[in-house]
Amino acid sequence: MKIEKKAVFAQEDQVLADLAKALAHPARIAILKELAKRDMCICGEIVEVLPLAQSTVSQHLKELLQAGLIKGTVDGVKSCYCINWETFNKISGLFGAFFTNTAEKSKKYC
Amino acid sequence: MKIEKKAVFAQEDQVLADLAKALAHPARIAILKELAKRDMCICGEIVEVLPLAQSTVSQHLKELLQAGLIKGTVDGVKSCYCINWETFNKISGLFGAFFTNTAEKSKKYC
DNA sequence: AATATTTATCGTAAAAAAACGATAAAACAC
DNA sequence: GTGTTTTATCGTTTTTTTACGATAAATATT
Repeated sequence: MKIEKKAVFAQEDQVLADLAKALAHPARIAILKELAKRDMCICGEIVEVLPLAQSTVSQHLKELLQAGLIKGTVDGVKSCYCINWETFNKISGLFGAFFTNTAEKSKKYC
Repeated sequence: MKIEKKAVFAQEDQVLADLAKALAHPARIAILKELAKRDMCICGEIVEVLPLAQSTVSQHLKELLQAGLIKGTVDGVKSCYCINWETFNKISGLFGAFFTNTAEKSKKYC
């Protein structure tokens, strides 16, 4: 690209786009589902469930961390991850608001 | 990447990730909001609202089309776009289901 | 018919994302 | 202390995304 234009957009649109990007890979969707299913912090087993190399999974976990969707703690040699429900629910709300606001504003003439 | 791994994941996760990707750019969020706000098909004016070149906007519109979020018709020289409510609401439902299912499954021990 | 307008597409360049192996750092086991 | 396990990070490669200008195709305008 000739110059990065993302910063030019409305803050609100940027936030939503960044959250969507965090969900925009099947590995990250799968990680979130796995964390929710097991219902507790998982140490290590995430790598075994996914068809990816350890370093790649670590990368995806980092992205989910940065988006605030999960949190991680260190337990000895191991790293334990679980869903960060506080921000997860907030994000869920932002998406819900986007969809319902967008739909409500329209009288659907199309 | 050494080899593309996305096809390996569950179909369901792939679908959700693809939808998220369609929303993963502020320009596309802005386009959707604009279309909803004006409440009718827009011919051309989308380019004027966005801080991007005409060809770039056209590209983003194409991606939203392919994701099924909008639909476009030709009216003479002009192209008219509006939100495709049928799939928009379906997508909204898929996201809602993902968030609520993920949250419900957990007893939140973390 | 000649010119202007509108939008999609092509070609290209730069940036970001995805993937891996190798390695480093930390804690554990012996 | 030496070796093992676990995970994060670094370096690198390939692919995808973002962005633009130029051009093409189609319709309007004069």
